[in-house]
Amino acid sequence: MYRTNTCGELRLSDVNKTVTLAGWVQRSRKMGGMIFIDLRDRYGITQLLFDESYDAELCARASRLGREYVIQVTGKVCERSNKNINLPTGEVEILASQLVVLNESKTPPFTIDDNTDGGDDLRMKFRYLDLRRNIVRRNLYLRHQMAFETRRYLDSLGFLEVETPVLVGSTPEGARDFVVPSRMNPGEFYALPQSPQTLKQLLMVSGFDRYFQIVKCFRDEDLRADRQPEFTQIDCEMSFVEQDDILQIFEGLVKHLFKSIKNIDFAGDFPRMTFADAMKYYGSDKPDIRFDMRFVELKDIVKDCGFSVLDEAEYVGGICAIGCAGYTRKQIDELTEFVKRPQIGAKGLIYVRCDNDGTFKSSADKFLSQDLLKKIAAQMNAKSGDLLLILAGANTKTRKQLGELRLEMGNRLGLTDKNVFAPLWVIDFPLFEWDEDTQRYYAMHHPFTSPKAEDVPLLDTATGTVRANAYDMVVNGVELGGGSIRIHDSHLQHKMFELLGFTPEKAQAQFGFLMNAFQYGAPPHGGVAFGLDRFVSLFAGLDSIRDCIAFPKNNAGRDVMLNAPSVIDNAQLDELCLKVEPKK
RNA sequence: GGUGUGGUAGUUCAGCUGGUUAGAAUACGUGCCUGUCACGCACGGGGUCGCGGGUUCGAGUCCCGUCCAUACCGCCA
Repeated sequence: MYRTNTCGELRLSDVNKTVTLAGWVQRSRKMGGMIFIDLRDRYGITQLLFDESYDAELCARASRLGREYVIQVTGKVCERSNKNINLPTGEVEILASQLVVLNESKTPPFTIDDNTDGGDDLRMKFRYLDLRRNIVRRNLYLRHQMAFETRRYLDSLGFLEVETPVLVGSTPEGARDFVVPSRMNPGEFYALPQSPQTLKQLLMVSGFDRYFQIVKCFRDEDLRADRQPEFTQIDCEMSFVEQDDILQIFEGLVKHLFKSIKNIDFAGDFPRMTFADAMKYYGSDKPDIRFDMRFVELKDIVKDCGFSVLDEAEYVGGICAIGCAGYTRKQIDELTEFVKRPQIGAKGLIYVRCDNDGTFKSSADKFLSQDLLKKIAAQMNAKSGDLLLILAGANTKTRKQLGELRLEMGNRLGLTDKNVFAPLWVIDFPLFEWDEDTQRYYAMHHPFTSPKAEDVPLLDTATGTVRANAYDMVVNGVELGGGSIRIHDSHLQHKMFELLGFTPEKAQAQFGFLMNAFQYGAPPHGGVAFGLDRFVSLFAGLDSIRDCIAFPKNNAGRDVMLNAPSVIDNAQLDELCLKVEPKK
């Protein structure tokens, strides 16, 4: 053994013991006749003392140690004369009597420190050094804890973790597939799973009843701060359950994680909000309900006011920013610029200031009388001192814009505390989504999602209004997970494919294995999948899921440390019967 | 594919309205220092101002193009 103790465990009670520690040189402070060295491992930091009057030759060798050298030191645990209350080991130090340099180190390109001087790009290139820092290591520890507690909870309820293959077949619906050429089947390709969706359904047909898997999934789409091309899901499926059973059990998982990791209790059940209400009041299917500021519809009140922007709008709605009537012209201009950014795309912003003398001042005073403004304020429950922000335009688009504005105001007003958690279920999603470009319906969730029984008669007549047995877990405006009750009836599944524009032949070719399986006694089943990366990020208060992934990809999907992806040898291409042509 | 922001010392950044030899902090090196813990003090080395082109007597600075990074939109069943 290289060590008797870690760098995080020695205390006053260990004084006079002779110990051997091994770790990295965090920092050395040379005081002339003595040298202090902070020795670091993943457990903590222990101060080493090299004293010239004790061993001059050893002290001289210690003076040559550089940052991040790996050393082994034997010495006696001593009580410090000057203690450091900021360090758990700060009451003791090791008076070194032996020093072995296990490995030298080049000077790292950035400091291995909580407040590192390294930028993101550099830290990714030298990720193995970045991972030595407390902050990043803590995130990975948290991730381990959450995965561990997930397994503990699900195991206690009889869930079985079953591995499913990573080399599977391509499916055209949904995200773009990552694809892997098959050497033994020239010209043919595997795809990496976007999720083990169909496989876990087959496990239900096999009678596994309660399945889960903490599993990598792959989607070849553009990245974001909260999206990586490979990411980890807590993937779950159950048989003989209805929507309510799933919500109960997995609300239990979420609560278990909050309790066991963050010691947070939630009184009662999580709120449940229909998709329709989420869109109506928050303009989003993942509302942040840490703060209220719900939309108020104003179309009826402002109709025929003579202001064409309002008169011609399909939708007029507003939010009430409490206590913001004092906003300056500059602040309001900023908000106007915010909604007019191309990413948001509003044409403009109407504001109404509710002044303390009971009068109103708006950006559309020419058209809106004091009387009308009073009605608007009453409808929006506004009080003197509040600021009303109103958008008008096409229905869905304007709600989304107002939703963005609401989040911006929530941030500005400090209503989005990262230590406050507001979970809810969003339920009753539409089964289909109409796509203008291809002029057809797409499954909003996936093609195996079951319609609500009472909406089945509408499948042919009012396809777009059919609601699904689908649900999302949302916390603080982040979609943490989602799932559905699946179709287990092959006739209904055929119908679904028909509505999605699949020919029977195409459906058979893509999903024949599933529909065949359904002919041999498929139990009613459903499930859910949580994004582990987002879950960990939420708990750690991170801005990006990259910070809880050991070796993440950059914005362009590159691993800058491995320099992947990269070109491969012609010999490899030949073996795969592949020919690469330059991109046009 | 689009919009915004950025690219200057190992690193993080400053560098105004174009004008002398491009600065700071930190890191690194050398020396001094026996109670430091972001130790301190002194000295030192360190730059293709992302790349290419243009305007100009003169470009880190202005213009065009391009590459890289990043946030967002599209996309992500």
